[in-house]
Amino acid sequence: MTATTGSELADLLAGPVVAAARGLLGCTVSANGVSVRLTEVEAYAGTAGDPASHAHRGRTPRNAVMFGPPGHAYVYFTYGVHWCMNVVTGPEGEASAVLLRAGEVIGGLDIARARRVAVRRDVDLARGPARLCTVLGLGRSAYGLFLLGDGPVRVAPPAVPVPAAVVAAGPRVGVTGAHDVPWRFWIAGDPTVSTYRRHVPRRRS
DNA sequence: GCGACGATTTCG
DNA sequence: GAAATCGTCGCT
Repeated sequence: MTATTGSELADLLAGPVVAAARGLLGCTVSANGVSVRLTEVEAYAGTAGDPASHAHRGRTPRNAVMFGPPGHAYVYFTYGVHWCMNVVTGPEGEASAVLLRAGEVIGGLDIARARRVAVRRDVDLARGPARLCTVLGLGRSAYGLFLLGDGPVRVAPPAVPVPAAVVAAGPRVGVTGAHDVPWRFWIAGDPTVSTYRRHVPRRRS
């Protein structure tokens, strides 16, 4: 299930979200002078009975783009601090999407480091969904952009396909429920994959 | 209109 | 372990 052309990638994203997620591993995301090879992603099934999805309770202004056609960016702001990015998948109305959790910087390394000055090791530059958006310079302005064309943010098929044998799966990170659903996918052994953290609810003082 | 909380990161 | 920090969404 690896796309080798843009057309195949478009078809993959139009299909079931789990296959789309696995197919996005190894793909290159390029924006604002930096390119990242995806090493970790998570699938969210939208309105199809996935309580962890931002679209689970139906359409709202924030998640509206997820209800549209596949191949567009769903970017959201969280914790008052961070931006994270998804690729919308599946048919219109389903609202499924794949969260881009981590990657390896393969282009524009100097720019990426300038955006995360405190980072010492290159493998930590995009090791986490908000970190990935930071090195790519993504924020509100990326919301809804089409990712498979000639726009400012692009997703392209892998230069070297990722063998199915090296793809690992497990529970999604930080989600409140659905801990039994193994919809987090990563490239086994890759040092740029983020560490697993269980969701911990915050308490008010 | 109000308030609890979040698909996180960083520091102590 | 806990703070930072604010947009979003359901409703106490």
